[in-house]
Amino acid sequence: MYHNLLKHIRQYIEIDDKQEIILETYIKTIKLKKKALLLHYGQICTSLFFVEKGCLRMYFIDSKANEQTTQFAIDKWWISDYMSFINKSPSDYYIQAVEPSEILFVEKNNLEKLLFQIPSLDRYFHIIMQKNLAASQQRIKYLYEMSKEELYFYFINSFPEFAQRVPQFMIASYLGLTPEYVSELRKKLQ
Amino acid sequence: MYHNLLKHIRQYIEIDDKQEIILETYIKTIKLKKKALLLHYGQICTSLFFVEKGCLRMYFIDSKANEQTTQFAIDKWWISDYMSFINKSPSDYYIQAVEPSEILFVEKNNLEKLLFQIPSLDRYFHIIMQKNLAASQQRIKYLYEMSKEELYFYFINSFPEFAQRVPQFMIASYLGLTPEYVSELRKKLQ
DNA sequence: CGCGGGTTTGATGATGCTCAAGCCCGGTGG
DNA sequence: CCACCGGGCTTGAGCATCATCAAACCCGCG
Repeated sequence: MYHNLLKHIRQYIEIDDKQEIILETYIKTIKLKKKALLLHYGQICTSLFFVEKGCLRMYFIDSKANEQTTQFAIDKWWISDYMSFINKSPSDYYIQAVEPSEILFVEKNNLEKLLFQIPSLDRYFHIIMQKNLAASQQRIKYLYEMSKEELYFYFINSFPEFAQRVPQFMIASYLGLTPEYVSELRKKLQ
Repeated sequence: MYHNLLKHIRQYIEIDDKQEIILETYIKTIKLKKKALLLHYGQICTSLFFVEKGCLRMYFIDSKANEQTTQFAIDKWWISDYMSFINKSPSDYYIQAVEPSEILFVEKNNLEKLLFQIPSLDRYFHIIMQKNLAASQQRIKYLYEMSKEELYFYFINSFPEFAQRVPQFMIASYLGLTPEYVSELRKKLQ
């Protein structure tokens, strides 16, 4: 169950057998059914989550009671509400399994112990967060430079496998448009 | 000139006198006049920039030849085009001084040496990037939940000092609206 | 088989953009 | 010290994009 995470970490730093065991004592696993929640609005987000297999999404409920998806995580991505994690403040978000998923997670106090025992993990997380930030910068750029129509077609063409795995209305809300408008755009394709 | 940076680093990790000297050998300084460029479209962004004093903005030119500001950095913030920095790819962005500024910067190869000699800096950057990511998540949430009008008033009320230091048209483009529309909104205030 | 979540359709309309023109004001050169 | 220049801000008319709302439809799942 730790296979993908270990592989991922070893892309960036060296982990020997002893350290591997330490890791496995501090990192927990959980299997989720479709639609199961990892984090609920109002809870404090005390963990960083790693998608070993499956797909998660992060969303909040806006003033009109719509679910607004702000992030997806698949494959070997980390996800968390960092504001809540850092400040121990109640989260505005839900984190939910889009499909049956296997998740690894480190709780904050365990992360501290882990970083103390394997300091090079700071390097790993430094690199991961930096990549995350790069992705986030690019996403913001796309949001600023493209119309909603362009955004949708760009997304569909860039991540066609995504359009298969994830329902339309989640993609719509991730791109900041209504399901009705997505419908209209899809009709254009014929 | 290194005062704010050192203070900032010491908020998170310990730096002794020897390490302080190492830091100062690898981190360079530059003073910028208003409107001077730190990074130009097409260049590879080889440094991380720290605002010791002043204000920077990051922008790109969109398909209609408008400047789109995607980020500001003041005070003790780090800024960079992380995509370009990580992949050594040509940047889409300009980074420019909004006002006369004092900037510190680490070049990529120097950062590697620095992290080798002071491994705890990985912890510092881990924390910094995590905070950056938290801010970025919150920004995206605001972009999704507020109308342009709400965004503008929220921004003005939350960062009134910003509205003083930065010209209207930059704030407009940072929030993704036209200067004309900002005008209209300001008129509403009377 | 029937229910319900997700998608489609179409009519209507608001938000916020475009374009063109004028204005204000601070900086620069004569 | 004044005049001019030009960048930035304002104004207003017209309009495109995209949201809203209501209804029907489709299909997978219990």
